[in-house]
Amino acid sequence: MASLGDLERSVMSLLWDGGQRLSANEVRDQLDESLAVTTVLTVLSRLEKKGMVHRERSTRPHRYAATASREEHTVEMLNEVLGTVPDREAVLARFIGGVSDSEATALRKILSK
Amino acid sequence: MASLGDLERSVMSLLWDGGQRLSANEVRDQLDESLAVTTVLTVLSRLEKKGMVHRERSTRPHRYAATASREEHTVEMLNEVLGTVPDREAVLARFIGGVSDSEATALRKILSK
DNA sequence: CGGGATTTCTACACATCGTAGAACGTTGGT
DNA sequence: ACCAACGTTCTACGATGTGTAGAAATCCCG
Repeated sequence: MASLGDLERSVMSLLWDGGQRLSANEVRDQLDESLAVTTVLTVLSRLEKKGMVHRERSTRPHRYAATASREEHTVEMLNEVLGTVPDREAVLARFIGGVSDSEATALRKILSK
Repeated sequence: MASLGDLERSVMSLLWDGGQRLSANEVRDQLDESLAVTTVLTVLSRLEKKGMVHRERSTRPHRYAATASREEHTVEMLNEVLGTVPDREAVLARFIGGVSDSEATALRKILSK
């Protein structure tokens, strides 16, 4: 459902990193890429329809912000992927078997809390 | 890269679960859905191009098998998703914070090995 | 009220996917 | 050796998603 194209992803990245409430023009300027503002507006509208950005319609240049943090969204993606298999745990076991030692240590710590 | 459509996913599911080396006809029969065999063949060819199935060209009805297990493939997907973010661990921390108690226990056990 | 800024509408090209007919290749049986 | 049945490849079409942006409508400051 929430799969993104390249430009969509760039825009989300900006909203995620850069903080908050950008206008279409600001997005265009920060992506630079010499895009037409209408292009950016189209993309923002599509992202809004996908529920990934919130649009502030009250202000005059409308302002846009991500509805979920990058981490929240990514976790959702992970769960979506895991939802395609019959045995979550089998996949997780294999996944964890492949992580680096340092990451494994970090995971242990998180789980021990 | 390896995103699948609905029919493609059904076919992969069959190859993953059902075990091994099915012919196009067998795939069609087991999916039933009254599909044309050519449809199944098209899908299998596309899956081959994506590197997800291996085709045995020596036998007369060609036979198809998944190149990776469902778990292997899904782990690849997980890593692909995690590759889109700058901070894997932040995402994993959040992910683990949201799993069920029983799953957390299972993960602890896997990590302690 | 007029004109620049902003947003919405419409549109097109391109890729992917489900779908399958038409054409082509292969092979066993007579 | 030939044909008929079966299997594979080629080609194609409609639907959907995405990048791209012009044209048209809307809005607000001065």
